[in-house]
Amino acid sequence: MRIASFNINGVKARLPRLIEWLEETRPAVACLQEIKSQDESFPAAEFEKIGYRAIWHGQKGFNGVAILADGVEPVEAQRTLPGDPEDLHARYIEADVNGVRIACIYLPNGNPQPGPKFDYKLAWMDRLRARMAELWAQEIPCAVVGDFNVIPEDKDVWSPAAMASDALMQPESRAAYRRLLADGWTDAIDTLNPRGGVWTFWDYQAGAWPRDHGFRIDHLLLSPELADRMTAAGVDKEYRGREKASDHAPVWVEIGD
DNA sequence: ATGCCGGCCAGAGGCCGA
Repeated sequence: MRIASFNINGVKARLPRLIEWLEETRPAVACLQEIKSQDESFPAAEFEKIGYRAIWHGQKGFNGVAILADGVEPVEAQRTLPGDPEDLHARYIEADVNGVRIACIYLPNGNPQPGPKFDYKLAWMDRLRARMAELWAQEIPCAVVGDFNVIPEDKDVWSPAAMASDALMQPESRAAYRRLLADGWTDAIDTLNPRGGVWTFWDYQAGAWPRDHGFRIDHLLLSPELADRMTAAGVDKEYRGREKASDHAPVWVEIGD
């Protein structure tokens, strides 16, 4: 089965591109971030027309996440990240699909740093680690995927110097991400591309796409049960160059039977 | 560069992102 993640940057504005990608690559599970849609205006019927069932957690204007599954209804397990009842951002949803637990996350950006938004990011990462420890303890096949808004290492960015003051690559952000890996989770794309140089995001501004000025912030973290079955992982880079594209490209991992 | 681009809501232009 193919598990994919795509920060879509507006599900309504991107719908033709999204339908195109689903039909062309046909992932078993597609996790979306930044749907920028309220729950009542999520275009579920458009996905059902091409055989995908969905669950989603939206809000007005920004954020928002969804899980699409090919031919089956995702069984919702959680629609918020535990640990802070005052956090109302739509950034987390979790479901079972064909016996695999899927968590779809949109981790806070954290800019500008330092400041309250950066503090929120780091607190969110602590809460995520706690939730992932709960999932780990269940010993189920599990994938935690999405826009982590963390550039894990210098090899994951076109220019470490240009991004040095950005929240995405601060030592605290990286340390929090590294703790997830130290807990035993497998970064699918990094494992199969250990030399780096793989990007998942290119800014709309300053000619970042034509200059290939990108970085890797969309990640697929696998429990041991899935990591052992991983056969391939990659980035659908070409979609970043199409008309009305998101600023992210889809990422995916292939899991064998 | 406190911007650049672009979506959202709203119905102009500010908020948000990375």
